[in-house]
Amino acid sequence: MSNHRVRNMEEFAAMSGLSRPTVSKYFHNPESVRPTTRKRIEDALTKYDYRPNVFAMNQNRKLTRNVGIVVPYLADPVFGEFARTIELRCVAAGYSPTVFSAHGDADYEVAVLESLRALKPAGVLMAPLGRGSDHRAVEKFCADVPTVLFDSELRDLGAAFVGADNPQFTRLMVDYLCRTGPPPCFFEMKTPANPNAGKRSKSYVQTMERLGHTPEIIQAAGTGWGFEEIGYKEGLRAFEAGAFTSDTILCSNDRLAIGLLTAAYEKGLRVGRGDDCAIRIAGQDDHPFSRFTCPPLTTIAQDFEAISQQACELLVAVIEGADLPHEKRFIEGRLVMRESA
Amino acid sequence: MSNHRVRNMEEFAAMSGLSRPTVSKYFHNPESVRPTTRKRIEDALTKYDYRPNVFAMNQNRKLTRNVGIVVPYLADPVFGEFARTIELRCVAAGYSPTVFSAHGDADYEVAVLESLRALKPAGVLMAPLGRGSDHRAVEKFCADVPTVLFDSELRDLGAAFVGADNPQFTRLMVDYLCRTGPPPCFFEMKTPANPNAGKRSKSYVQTMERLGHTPEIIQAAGTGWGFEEIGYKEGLRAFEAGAFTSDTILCSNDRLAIGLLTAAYEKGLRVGRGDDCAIRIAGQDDHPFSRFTCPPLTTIAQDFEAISQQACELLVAVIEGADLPHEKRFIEGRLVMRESA
DNA sequence: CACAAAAATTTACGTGCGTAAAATTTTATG
DNA sequence: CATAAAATTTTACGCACGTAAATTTTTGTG
Repeated sequence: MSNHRVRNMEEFAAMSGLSRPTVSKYFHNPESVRPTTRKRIEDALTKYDYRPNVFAMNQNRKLTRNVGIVVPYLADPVFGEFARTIELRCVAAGYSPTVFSAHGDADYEVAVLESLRALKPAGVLMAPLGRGSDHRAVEKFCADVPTVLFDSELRDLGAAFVGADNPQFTRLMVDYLCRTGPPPCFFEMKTPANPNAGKRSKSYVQTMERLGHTPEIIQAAGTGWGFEEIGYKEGLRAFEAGAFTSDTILCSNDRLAIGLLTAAYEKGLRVGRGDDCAIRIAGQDDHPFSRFTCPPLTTIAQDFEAISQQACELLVAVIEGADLPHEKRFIEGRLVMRESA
Repeated sequence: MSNHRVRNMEEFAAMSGLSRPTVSKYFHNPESVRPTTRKRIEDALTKYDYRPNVFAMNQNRKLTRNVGIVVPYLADPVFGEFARTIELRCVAAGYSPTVFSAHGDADYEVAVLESLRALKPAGVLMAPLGRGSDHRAVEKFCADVPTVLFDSELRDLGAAFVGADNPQFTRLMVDYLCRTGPPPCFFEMKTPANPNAGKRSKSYVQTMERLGHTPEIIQAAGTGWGFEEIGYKEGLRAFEAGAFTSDTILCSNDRLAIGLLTAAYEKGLRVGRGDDCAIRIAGQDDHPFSRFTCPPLTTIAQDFEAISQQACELLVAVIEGADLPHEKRFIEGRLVMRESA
């Protein structure tokens, strides 16, 4: 390593015995220069450890390699997991991802999109807040920046959508629950933040009717992102009021189920599928912690890897100019049988 | 809103009847121009909604307003919560934060620091991986960029450190447990990723000896960031081997405790402080989900807000040129009594 | 080995803004 | 109201790189 510090691409090019534009071309795509040229640059690189200035690079580039990853709430492990897997995939695809959280707030979500726009991103992978989102702002953003939505649909916004096959999730679980015990009632939020909830609820009704059972829905009051708290408080209230019409309760999602499990525990209700158990509780999503609830939660596993992979794949296709029609991909879930149901 | 699109600061300045540098000064600090000038700019702003180009801005600026937030593993809710609270504080302080995760990998952590360096950050708030971190790389980074470490100490690296007062955490809990039942044994990882674990373990021994009890430590094998899994598997093994020397088990952290609770449940051991309970389990950290375990976990609450606030405060001070000596702030925890102990 | 086509490289100019120093305007003082 | 001091604005230059078009080099063909 030489002690002479290389200040810019001009100097670095001089050290490699090339012109600056050639070096610039190399950094844009190392394959695009002749092997002999490439070797000279890479030799110089080990000697002077020069790095192009990110700001100057992006200033004039038509298309940056920046990719934005936007999630509604980063402290929610489900979105932490999405952010993690998507970020790694973007890096693998040669992009520079940046993670943003809307912190559960619609205004903040719009602000995130604004600051994202300033980064001239090649594309964006976004899980919108859902109903709370400013549809017009998102629509406007999608018109300017190639955007693939995931997890939560927002009309037909964006170049594509990848998310869970919610009807299949619920169908799978209702089928399983009916096959192994009493038909479930359905526990959900009255005003869910996320449109997935509605699809699950609808699928519950349809599946129950198909199987010749009467659907029963219990709705929990409350808003915000503290789903466990809502599941706990409203679950407690429902237990006390005898509102659950079945000993088997299917929750709209795992976080609600986690709260409900706590309520059941407090009420002394033994949860599980054994003869000594009073009720069965099931969730949906395979939240990273549902494996460690007491009892471990039976749920439908989101295929995080598949959703992340396909979302990235679609985004790269759109970025690279593929002119696909608006496509929606629904990824099937897998039944994860644990002790709770 | 005019239909004429303003392309750059030059044009925008012309529309406001000012020179570009004056406008530039305004964007750097709106207070720094005369009120009449300011009004002219802000009037033009509502008419043309122009925004300076971020890349061109940062290219020549001596000091950007960028701040990096680095956490070891974003899918861990504890760090999700840290990232969330710190990000909001940075925004409030007028900075542009960007969140990075090391994904539990030391090489990735170094890579994050490298790409962070390219952003010319005014400062960085970093929770290092811990033992796994490349100390030399972090040290080098801290020498170049004002950095405040949080959560996990790394020698005396960085301009300052803010984190939990680990000895106080454990002391508080051991005192409580001894006061209310049999003295606890201590359940920890054999090779913890994080130096906090060592301090807690040491404090456990000291406090037990002070109270005239014999400390007993049970160590769980396993590495990586799947603490719950380790707590569960090794906890199960320990229950089966009768390795726990007390009916009261204090875990090094909540995630371990969550796994241990699952193991206890599987073993049919009733956890809690009632007469009908076989064992007591306590954790440390007040993990966002420890409120919803079965039974809810008694723990020591990290003061996320205080740590975030003080870390940001220190960073801003350092950025603004305060030449403080290396300072460490240890934030006390609060006993959160729930049903598990 | 000549020569056209293809690929790689260089020339020349553009990008949008920061900032020190110079010029101008405003404010304070008598 | 004159004048010096202070505050503000403008002039002039620089930053680090992208990229289209022109030039050179390499490759393929007979």
